Amino acid sequence: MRTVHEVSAMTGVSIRTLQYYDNIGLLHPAGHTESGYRLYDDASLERLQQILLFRELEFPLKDIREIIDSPDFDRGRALEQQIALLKLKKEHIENLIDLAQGLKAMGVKHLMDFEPFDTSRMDEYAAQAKASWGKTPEYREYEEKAKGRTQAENAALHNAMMGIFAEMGEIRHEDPSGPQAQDLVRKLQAFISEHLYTCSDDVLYGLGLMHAGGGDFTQGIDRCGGDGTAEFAYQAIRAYCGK
Amino acid sequence: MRTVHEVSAMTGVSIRTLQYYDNIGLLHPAGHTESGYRLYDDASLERLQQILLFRELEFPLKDIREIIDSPDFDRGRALEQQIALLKLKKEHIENLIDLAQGLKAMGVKHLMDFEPFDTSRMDEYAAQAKASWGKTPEYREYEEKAKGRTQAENAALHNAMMGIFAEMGEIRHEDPSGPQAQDLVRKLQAFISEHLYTCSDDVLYGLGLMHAGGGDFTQGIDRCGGDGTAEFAYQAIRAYCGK
DNA sequence: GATACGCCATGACGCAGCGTCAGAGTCAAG
DNA sequence: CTTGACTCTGACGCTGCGTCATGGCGTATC
Repeated sequence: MRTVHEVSAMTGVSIRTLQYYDNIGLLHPAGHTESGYRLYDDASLERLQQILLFRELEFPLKDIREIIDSPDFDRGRALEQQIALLKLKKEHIENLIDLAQGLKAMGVKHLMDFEPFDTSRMDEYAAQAKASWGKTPEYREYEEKAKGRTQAENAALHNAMMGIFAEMGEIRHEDPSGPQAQDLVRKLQAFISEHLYTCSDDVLYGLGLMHAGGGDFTQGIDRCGGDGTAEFAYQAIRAYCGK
Repeated sequence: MRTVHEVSAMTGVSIRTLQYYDNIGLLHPAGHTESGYRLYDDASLERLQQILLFRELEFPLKDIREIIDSPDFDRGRALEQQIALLKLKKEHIENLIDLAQGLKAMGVKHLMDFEPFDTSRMDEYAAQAKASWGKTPEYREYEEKAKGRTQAENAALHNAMMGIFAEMGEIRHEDPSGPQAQDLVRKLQAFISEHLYTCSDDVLYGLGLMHAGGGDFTQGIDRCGGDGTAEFAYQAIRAYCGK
């Protein structure tokens, strides 16, 4: 039988946390002294281990209680769900990193008094995009979202996308259907979906076509990642979409 | 001048949030009607855009206020810090995913009534490790942490590590100093550091030597990722450590 | 026996970033 | 005048504890 102090020292869990877990019914001590001190035995310690394991995996404490208390709980499914959730989080964070790097790259000083960065070329892009995929629902969605942002933000997004293309440029002499390139395509799709418009595989493929079309898009991208990047991106996207 | 409702519709921010931002002094409306309704003008809308931009990057609201209110604030540094923080989070989540997959792979049913999974081999491992790097501080740290875990947890960790080696096995015919392999080495180091013991480059290199040594380690890893995986891992680690 | 010091207990408040009522005032339309 | 949509403020809830505040034990020292 161990006191809170001992258990805390053994497991690294704070005393307050042990008290809290007792309060919310997650982990009751095995017994109490006459004066009400909590006492833990091996069984409760084992339970604590389980709790800490699932807690590390960022399960909410409520769920942990369910998982541990019901022996016929489908832990496999719970784990899979949690893995899926963690993967989502990871992708989200990756997008944020790209966005932040796009922001940083464009020189943060001009974030408020924005004016450089060749907005004219962005307009060309927009015009070309309009011509290419006209009034698709995705384009309307894009316009919707874009008008809710400042110039600076749109530029940052654009910049971040170019950052992804730059990453592609770095590996443009490797296999476009290789895992690295495919990973970047996934990243691109996730980024667009999160910040610009819903980017289905079809839409993505359309983008790929546009990139390789030889127009300003192609040039803009090659200027970013080096000659041949646009073509490489198209090939990678094509492979990604299974075409 | 727009009402809360309009601003909310335009930006997707909830009315409650606008009220909250007013309360904490993050975003005051430009003015009020006689009856006290909040009214926002273009300037306040622009400020809101800024807020949302930084909020998306997971800056705390307090920091956002500082960043926006002090024009001489070093946004570049703030962004870099945030990027570093996000990268840390990402790495942490990657580790969790590996851990969870390790858990799932070992068959979660045996998580509580643990017994299979050839514990004997794990003991061999431990013995060999003891012989190889004896009483280094890292090994003591490992023992410290290990005795605070259940058998099931340790097995899950072991399994997760094997998962990383399995990933290496998949690319064992490519370049060990290529970015993919290097990424996996980074992942391995991060995983070990987080779950087992502080894994400096030197320690990592020691591990690499051990892996390629031809003993049970080599066999265990090759069994996991296919013949040659251990050697490949050693080469990748060697390149990673710049040796 | 009194005191001092350390460990333990409960209970309340605080944190971030809002969501969600509750109760009440406002505004334009019917 | 009433209805219904919109707004206000204030208070509580959520997660997972950290951090007091206040007070009861336990043991060693004076």
